Amino acid sequence: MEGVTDGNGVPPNAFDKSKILDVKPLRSLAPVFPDGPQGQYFVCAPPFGPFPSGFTPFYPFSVPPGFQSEPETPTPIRLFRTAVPHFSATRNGESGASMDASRGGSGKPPRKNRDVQFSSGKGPAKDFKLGFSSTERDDGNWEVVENVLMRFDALRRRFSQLEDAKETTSGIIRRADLKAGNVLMSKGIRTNMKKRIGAVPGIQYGEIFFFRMELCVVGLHAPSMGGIDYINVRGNSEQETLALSIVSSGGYDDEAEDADVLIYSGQGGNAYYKDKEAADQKLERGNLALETSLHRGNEVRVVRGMKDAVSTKAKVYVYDGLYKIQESWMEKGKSGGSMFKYKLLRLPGQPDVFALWKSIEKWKEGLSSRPGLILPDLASGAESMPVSLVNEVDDEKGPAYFTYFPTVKYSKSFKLLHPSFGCNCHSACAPGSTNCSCIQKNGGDFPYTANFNLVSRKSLVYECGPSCPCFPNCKNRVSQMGLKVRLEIFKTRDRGWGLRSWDPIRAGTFICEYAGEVIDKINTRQSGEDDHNEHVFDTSRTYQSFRWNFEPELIEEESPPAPTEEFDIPSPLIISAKNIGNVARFMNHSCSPNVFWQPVIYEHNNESFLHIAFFAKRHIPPMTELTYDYGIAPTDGESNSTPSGRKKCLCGSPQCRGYY
DNA sequence: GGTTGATCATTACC
DNA sequence: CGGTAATGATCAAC
Repeated sequence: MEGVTDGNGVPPNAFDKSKILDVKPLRSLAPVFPDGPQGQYFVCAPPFGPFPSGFTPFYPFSVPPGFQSEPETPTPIRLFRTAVPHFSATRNGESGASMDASRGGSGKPPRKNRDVQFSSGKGPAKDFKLGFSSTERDDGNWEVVENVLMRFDALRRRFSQLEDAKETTSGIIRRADLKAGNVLMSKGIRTNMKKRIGAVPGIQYGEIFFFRMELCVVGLHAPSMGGIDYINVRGNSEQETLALSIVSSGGYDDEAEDADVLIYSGQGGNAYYKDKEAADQKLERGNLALETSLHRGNEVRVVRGMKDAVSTKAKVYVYDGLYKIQESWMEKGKSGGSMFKYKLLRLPGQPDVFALWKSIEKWKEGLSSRPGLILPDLASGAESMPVSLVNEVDDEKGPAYFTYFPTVKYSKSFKLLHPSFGCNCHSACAPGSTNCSCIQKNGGDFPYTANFNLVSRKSLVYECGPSCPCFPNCKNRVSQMGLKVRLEIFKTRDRGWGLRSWDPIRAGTFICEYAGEVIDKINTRQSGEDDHNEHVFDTSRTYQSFRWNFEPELIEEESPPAPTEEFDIPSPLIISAKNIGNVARFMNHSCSPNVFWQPVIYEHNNESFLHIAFFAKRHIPPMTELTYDYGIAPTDGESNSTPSGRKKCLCGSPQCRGYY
């Protein structure tokens, strides 16, 4: 089964332009949903989708209770369904607006779950709650799913960090993903354990994953390896084996080029093992389940494994929604044995997840195929890759004039911290180099994983700088190495211009720094309030705290506490991107963002300069708007009541504070 | 750079 | 209830 699509197999004429134009609901397609009611650690980028004004975009779960889109299914299945009261209603796609609601049928009743502990407070950052109630483990919702995923990746990054630091290759945590998954599973930090046919509560169409264990802990696909998940259901007389979900990721010679059709190979018969010949597949286990589901007309969840554009070695798993099996047959496989083949058709009314991925591939081949393209590169070559400018919603030809500059500019001698010296390493600084002074300043831990993801939020991250003699390719310079993902500036429906990515983004990925001119706070005040908020970054604003780092108590022999997530900057830093700036000036505010900022410092000419670096809070699907928390402007002593400099927030997330 | 082998975690099944 | 077979991704070693 598993066979994907590196995208090379598509003949050029197979791509229908009208289809490209048809994928309009881009913004709503992979919406990073709003986060929990007060959710501090939930990311989300509410959809700014094409909604009629006045429509509250995000109530995925307030679906008519009686809504039932599928024809009546045979007894055993219906029994199963009744066990899952909140069911996806979006797959029938009543309207365009329902797409954003595509939290995969997540079943969160509109206003329940106030009692979910981990999302209930407003105060300072709370720790993750250790486990879940049995209810939360059985049936999830998107808050729980978010929580589990965030904790999984935090733990995984920490294990990677520990692994990277080991000099020897023995006795190490070889697979941080498996280790992290194992810990969460054994501690009961998981959800949707109850197996179900159809949509899984809290899992959204287009949602992306980077490890099979992630599918496991959120109950999208239980087997840690196998491509077919299934259950046995007791019918009236005999029991039936029914398929639940499949992962198509390239292990078998599947055909997975079409957005709505998938030819999936059955399991078994592979000549994995040394002395084993390729054998004929048997009608058992997963194969039997798919066969039964074909005859029963059951929905099957499909997860497609795609090649990651950023790191070609990695794989991205994309939840592609519900399919039904149309037919099955047997044929000779390449290795000689005969194998089962299943033809799956995608149910109508679901957002075009796979088609969007295909479109993006096209855009990368030739920018002219990008609808609404205004400028191929807004940065005019100033960045390591082009930043396209796109407007698909109205006639505006671009944002107001500014000068593109990729980093922050300090005026004359603006010293923030005491002068410090760089390291003395003469090659590339590595996680294991204990005498690198830059690493020592980080508390002895290398702040990034081998593939450049930030491990933990900290009060300050110390990178090697221009004055360090280490190689320019030293991995402790992540925020200085330019853009890693292909960004696009686009016109939003109601919030001006925004920023999003063509590439899927892993949690912890560096996105960009906040470029602009460092300014003196007093001068800003004098220049009038209009300058507030408009392309200005200000560390002195009040920011919602949230938990992102790993939980030390989940790691054996982890003595030191996880790094603090409260930033500590000696004096306020204000950066204006009004006249000079980079892509960061287009990032909009959200009360439940998918990006956060992190102070980073490195040394240059014996002075340390502070930079504001943005990192992904969660995995972000392609074309999802990138947002961060603008914070709340401090109320000035003199003028009370209506806070000066505050703006009405249009982020639309359930826990929107109303202003920022 | 492609191939091969060993390992890994989970669950169904015996 | 306890053991194990089956499964695929990953990395190391070739």
